[in-house]
Amino acid sequence: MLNVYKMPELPEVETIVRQLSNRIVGKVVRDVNISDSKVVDLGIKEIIPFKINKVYRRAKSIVMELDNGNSLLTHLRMTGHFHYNNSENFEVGRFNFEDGSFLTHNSIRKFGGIRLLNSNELRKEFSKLGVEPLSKDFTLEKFNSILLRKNKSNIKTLLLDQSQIAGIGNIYSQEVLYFAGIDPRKKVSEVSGIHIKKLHSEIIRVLDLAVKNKGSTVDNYTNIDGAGSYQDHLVVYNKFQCPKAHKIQKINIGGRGTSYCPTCQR
DNA sequence: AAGGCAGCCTGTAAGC
DNA sequence: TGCTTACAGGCTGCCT
Repeated sequence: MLNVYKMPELPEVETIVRQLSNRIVGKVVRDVNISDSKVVDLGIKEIIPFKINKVYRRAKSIVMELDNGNSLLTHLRMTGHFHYNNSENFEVGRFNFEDGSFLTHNSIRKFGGIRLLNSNELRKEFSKLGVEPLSKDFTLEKFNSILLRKNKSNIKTLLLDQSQIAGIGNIYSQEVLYFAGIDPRKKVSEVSGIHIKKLHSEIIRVLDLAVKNKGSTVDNYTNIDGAGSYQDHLVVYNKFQCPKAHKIQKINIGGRGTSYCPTCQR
């Protein structure tokens, strides 16, 4: 059973990629069922059979590299899932492997989907994305240069901007801002250098710890075998009080629910 | 140019 | 109790 997450961000997608990789790399897809062509690219049917050479993550996307030069690019958005050998409701596509096993893609809100891309198209997609926060490229200098370029943005909105930093979503942006002690309503230009430095290191620390915990399992998926455990480490998301027992405030920033502690975050 | 925001979609929770 | 409405969320594309 693969983990099922609501709102998968970098740590959750990374976990799914590792689990998928263990199960499907090297396998040959001999047949594909597509029950919703708005979500799963019909072109995939045209290229069977194909072998899955590699599964990896870029930002919040799952990439399956095939043996024919193409790749399947999956974005789960909030409610997309993969299931191996046991589907459930909202199945939109199914990959049948030569060995009799199968992988399904299930999508409740159908926001995301699976696209078939050649290497040029894939490169073009990747070029829209910013730095990977857990890569060596994400230095404090790099972070500062991004902030300088986007200094009129709201600090939280910037963390969510995939073209600048790729992989952080609404949950982890709130978490890192709490640990860095930054008021999420602030503009980038209003955040001090000391806080920026702290934010940079907290982004890395929190995401890394969340990956080690196999992500956060929020909502009603907690009983699934092998679920993530970072939800036990969350400090502001969906909380009534912060670790110092201050009351959490919930506001809206850029159309997104945002929880923060007015005492700890200034 | 770049920031802001509606729209996509549907299950769940809150409101009456 | 049963219906209606609001909300959740990532990302694209349009508007300013």
